[in-house]
Order: sequence, then C-alpha cells, then structure tokens
Amino acid sequence: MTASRAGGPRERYRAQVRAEIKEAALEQVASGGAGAVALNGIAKRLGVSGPALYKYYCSRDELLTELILDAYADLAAAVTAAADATAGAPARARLHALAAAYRDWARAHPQSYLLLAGPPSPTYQAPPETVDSARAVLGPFLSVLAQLRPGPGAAALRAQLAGWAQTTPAVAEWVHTFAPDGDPGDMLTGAVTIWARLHGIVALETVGLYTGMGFDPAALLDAEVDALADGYGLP
Amino acid sequence: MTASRAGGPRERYRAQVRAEIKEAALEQVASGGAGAVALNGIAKRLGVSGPALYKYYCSRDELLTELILDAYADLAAAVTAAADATAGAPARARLHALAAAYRDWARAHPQSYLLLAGPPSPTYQAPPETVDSARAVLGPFLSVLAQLRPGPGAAALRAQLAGWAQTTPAVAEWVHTFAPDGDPGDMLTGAVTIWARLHGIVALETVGLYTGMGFDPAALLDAEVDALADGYGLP
DNA sequence: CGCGTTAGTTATAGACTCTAACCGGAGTTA
DNA sequence: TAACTCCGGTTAGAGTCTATAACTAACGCG
Repeated sequence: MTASRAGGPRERYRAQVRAEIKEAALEQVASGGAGAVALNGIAKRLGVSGPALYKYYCSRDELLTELILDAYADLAAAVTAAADATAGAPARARLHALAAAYRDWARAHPQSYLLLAGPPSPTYQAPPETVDSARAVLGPFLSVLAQLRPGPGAAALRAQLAGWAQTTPAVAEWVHTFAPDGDPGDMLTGAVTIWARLHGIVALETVGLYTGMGFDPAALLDAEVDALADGYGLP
Repeated sequence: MTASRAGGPRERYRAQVRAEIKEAALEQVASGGAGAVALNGIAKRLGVSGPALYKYYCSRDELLTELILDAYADLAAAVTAAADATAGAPARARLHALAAAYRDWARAHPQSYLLLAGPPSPTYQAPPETVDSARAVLGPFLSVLAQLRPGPGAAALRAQLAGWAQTTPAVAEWVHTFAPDGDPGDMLTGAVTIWARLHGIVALETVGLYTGMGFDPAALLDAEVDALADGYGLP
C-alpha cells in the first residue's frame, strides 16, 4: 500500500527527521525571526543538501505553520502550568500569575511570539487550526474568571459573547470544561478582555516600542490585571 | 559640489520619483503585506529596470522604514483629526472618538498596521526614529486624559512614569504641549495604558484571531475605553 | 559651450524556493 | 530467502529576489 505501517521504523525515522528540521528552524526563528527561516540553511545544518527537505515538508509555509502551532501549544502549556500551580489561590492572584506566565513565555521566546502576532510571509495563509490553537491559550484564563462580573460598559460585548456560547454548543462545552460553574457570557467577556490587554502589552514590549520610556512593562501588566479585577469584581 | 542645489529641478524630480516608488510599494504592502514589497516589481511598475531604484533607496529596508514612518504619520494624523473634531466634548466621549479613529485607520489599512506591529524582514533593524514616530501617535491621547486619576493598582507604574517625566525634560515638554495642565504621571499612565489596550484589540482583530468568535471588536473597544474611564475617574 | 554630476542601462554574483529526473538501498511481501 | 516496491537522497535547473559593478547618455550649472 501507499504509506508504511503506522508504527514501523520508516515512520519513526520520518518523525525524528521532521523534529530535527523543526528544531533547526526554531533556532533560525529565535535568531532572526520568521523571515530568517531558510530551507537551504536548515539543510546545510543537517548535513543534507537542499531539496531533501521537501520529502518532509512540502513547502516552507507548511514548516512555518508547524512552528506556529508548536509555539501556541508551548505558550498554552506555560499558562496552564501557572494555573495548576496556583490552584487554591484567590482569583486575583491566579490571574496575576497567568498573566505573568504569558509575558514570561514571550520574553523567553520573543521571536516566536512575533511569529504568532503576524503572518510571516506574503504567500502565507493562516490555516484555521491556528485560530483554534490561539483559542487554546484562553482556556486556563476561563478557569480563573468564574467569579467575574463585567460592568455595564461591557454589557453589549457580554451579550454578544453569551449569544455565541448559546448558539454554538462547542463553545459552551469548551467553557464548561474549564469552569463548570460561572456564567459563560461573563467569563468569555473576561477572557477576551484579558487576552487583548495581555497581547497589547506584550506585543509592544516585544517589538521594542517601549524602549526609552522609563517604565517596567511588568508594572503596566500588574496595573492592568488589577484594573480588570477591580472593575469587574474579581476577589 | 556633490549634491545639486536645494530647490533645483534635479532635486524635485528626485523627490517625485521617490514618492512614486513609495506609492507602488504601498500598494504592494496593501495587497500582500511587508514581505510582498519587491524592488523588482516596483521597477517593472514604473517602467524602469531593476537596479535603477537603488539610486533612490539604497536598500529595501530603507524603503520599508520610510513606509513605516509614513504609516505612523498617517495614523497620528487620523487620531489628531479626531481630537480636533471633538475639541469641546467631555473627556470620555473624546477618548471613545480617538480610539475609534485609531481602529478605523487600522481597518482601512490593515497591512500597513501590521507593518507597524512587527519587524518585517530578518535583516531589518528598526531605527530609533520609528520609536519617536510611534510616540507621536500618543500625543493626542494625552490631551484627552488631563483629568485622569489612575487607581492604586497603577501606583507603581504611575511613579515610574512620573519619574521619567521629571528626569527627562523633553518628555515633560512633550506632555506640556499636549496638555498644559494635568499631572504628567497621571496622563502618561493613561496614555500608555490606552495605547496597549488599543494595540491589543486592533492587532488581534487585524491578524484575524477573532474570526469565528461571535463578537464585534468595536464592542470590546468601547467596553475597554469605558472601563478605563470608570476605573481611572474620567468624566 | 563644456564639465561634472546623475539617472539610467546591462551584466553579474549570490541566495532563496521549489520542480524534475534519476539512483540506491531499506522495508515489505510472497 | 528472493523479488518487488517505495522512499530518502542526490544533482540539475528554472525562476524569483536583493544588491553591486561598470558603463553610457543626458541634464543642469557656471
């Protein structure tokens, strides 16, 4: 038949080489951003010449998507770990911890974070999986926001998100798995809000737009988390 | 001597061609993002062949910086126009207007906004002027935030920014030109905060990470502006 | 009018993505 | 065990791009 057997040695070798390619590509990303990923360079690094890589990834963009999905998974794991580590703590403290974990991941892998923040090449078309992966990062935040009560200014947003959860069962289930009790509309509002605040702060910091402004991004992040907790009644 | 005279016809022709190059490059950005900017393509479009462009821009990166600076200036103009148009209105309404102007500009020129949001090429090194230009966008916001009183959660951030304004005369002057009365620490805190919130919302929307989530980014933006006004005491 | 600066040309080097055609060996199967 | 079949790897090459070098022609200035 076409493909070699599922657990066969051919398959395992293939998986290992794909991992090595990804590893080399990740180094290139770390050193020069998404644009620095060059199949030529990776091939040289692996002691293999040129087009051999196309046996493993049928295009550069496919390799980049894999990197993006991995980065999302890594970021989600970091946030999830923070959620687990603070399991019993009060909601506000947990939110601070999750936000710090998010920012710390971005500071540890700045170029990877930029990879998530924008399409890397003109030919690149983001596949729908990336949107799902991005959403996976939000999950742990939901579990921290069960007691959130958005204020009147967010009423319109809350209504829209509540409607989304009601009309889309998958969303309702997703919210339910992370926080069984708590209003979906409230929690989704909080998750989207903190996501946008986080991304704004971290993206500006990563790009370097804070340079020369005499403040610590961590202070801004703390202030924003507190502002959310204060404004939306998080204990 | 070396350069032709300041107002001479040579100089004017040169300026015009540079503008045409930038215009073509801007179209490429609009259609495919920063990575789609190709000197070859621009040359073809202008009916000129290849290396002629290097007489006008000594590298692709220099052209990109020019595009970035222009984009910042354009965005700043849009925000400034909104500030002027709402001169007498209450602070909260003005803040809503400025935020909407910011987002509208990004929606009108999504790829240009992405250009501001991240370094476009591996070789690209953002010159310090871009940081200054980015800061120019914040100016109009300062003039709207004179009555802002950040809460206790932002105390650390406020102190840092107040110190920055005190030790750096240029910053103090900058703040003073946009809002003669009002505490610099308070206003800078508000400006940085609203900047990060704006960028977070608009960047996620522009990249397309909200797709499939049943809410209108405008509702999120309104909620965030109201939350800032409520939390930090803006009338 | 003549000199020098400058806009434009072609040729070329170097890097990159990706396709095509072709070996050789390893895994699979009878 | 022997034959068959994929599959990983190779080289060659097309086509794209940035950027440099060397040269030509025209334009403006004094």
